[in-house]
Amino acid sequence: MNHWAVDLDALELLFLKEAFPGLKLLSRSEVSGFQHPEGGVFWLRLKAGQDVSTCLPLAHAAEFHVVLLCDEPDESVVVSALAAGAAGCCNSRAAPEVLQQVALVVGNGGLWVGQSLLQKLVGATARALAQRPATEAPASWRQALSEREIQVAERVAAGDSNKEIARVLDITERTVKAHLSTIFEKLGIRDRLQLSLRVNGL
Amino acid sequence: MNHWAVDLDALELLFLKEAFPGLKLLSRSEVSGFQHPEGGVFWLRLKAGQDVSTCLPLAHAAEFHVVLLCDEPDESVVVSALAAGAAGCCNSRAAPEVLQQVALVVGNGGLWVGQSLLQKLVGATARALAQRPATEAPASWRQALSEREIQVAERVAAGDSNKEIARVLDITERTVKAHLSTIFEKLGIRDRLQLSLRVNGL
DNA sequence: TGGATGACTGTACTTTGGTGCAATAGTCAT
DNA sequence: ATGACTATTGCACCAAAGTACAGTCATCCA
Repeated sequence: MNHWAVDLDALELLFLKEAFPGLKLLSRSEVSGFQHPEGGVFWLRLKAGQDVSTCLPLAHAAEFHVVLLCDEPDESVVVSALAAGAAGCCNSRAAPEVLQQVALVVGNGGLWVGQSLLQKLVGATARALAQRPATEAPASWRQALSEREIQVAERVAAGDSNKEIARVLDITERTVKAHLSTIFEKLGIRDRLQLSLRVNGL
Repeated sequence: MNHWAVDLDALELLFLKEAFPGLKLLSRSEVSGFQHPEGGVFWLRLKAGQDVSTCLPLAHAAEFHVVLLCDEPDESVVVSALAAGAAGCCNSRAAPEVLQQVALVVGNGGLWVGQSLLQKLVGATARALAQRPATEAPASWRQALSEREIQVAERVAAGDSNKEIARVLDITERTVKAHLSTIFEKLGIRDRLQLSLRVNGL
């Protein structure tokens, strides 16, 4: 596997050279028309505040993979980097072993992102999946409540007043209040707005 | 790095043994109280249709990492696996080289997911980021309100009481009420719960 | 048969939410 | 300077929300 460092300064080169003894240097201007029979990995620096798009439209031949080195790889940067065609994005002060790991994954055509970001992505997706099946997921608050209490809770969450709820459920306003009191206690909340947030998955 | 195959049958063992010559075997029942001074990686099989939760509440000591081998690792399975504490999830017919890659990442405390899934996660997040430029989208209700009113509206939407809002904004409860009254009129709603629904996009 | 639970209601009460009217003060544009 | 808008607050008032205590029915379970 060939590795090229593109416009990196001494600090990043240190670890990179340690990780890949055969590392070659390249200036940004040379990249555009660059050719090599075997392909390999370009290691690019993304400076703080720099836009991803300014450094990605390089080296789009399939046999070259681009890895960005960022100082603070946050979610949006990495996501847009990968969306723009990069194969990976990692911390610019990553240790040589990590860099080798990245190269291994990227070299096989994979994508690489750091574990903290991966956890964020997974977490975000997990949350999205948890919220979606609102119809079939017991949603936790449901199983704590009785049938009638669920009906009341849903109306409250929709913004109805006690009077309205009493009317549509054909019970006294007093009874609505009674149900609500037990709901609040069961769920450990204090008023209808908190209930609304809970029911609506916030 | 130690590796244990938990309840795997011949087919999966083949590649796994090739990847890790020192592989040891373990039955599922032995896992619960299992101890080892060095820790290592458990390779578990998740059969089609089997629920993730049934095989994850194992081996929660920090020095043990669990990798699930699935036949068809789709998005929801992998996400819930990782959410349940697994360190990775890959195809049960993965090649030895891939397994070694996984072990490397997982052994260092990272998470590992296949590239196709990673692409999905990244894609989904990219789409989410693109669709919800929450910072610049006026969200319709925002542009109708003054700066101060927006602050109040957001706190109400989060479930705060007038008293609490007054405290954090360092104004009188009366003033909070005043802001709310104008908010209600501007947005054509009648109370804080409806405001909450509006602000939270429901 | 007794006990637990849930649905339902009443009276009385406190707290919170929300409005009307009025006033002071700052900013900004005409 | 004058008017429009916003932020702020006070006082009074009403309505809605929520609590405390008590009671009736019905069902289900040991």
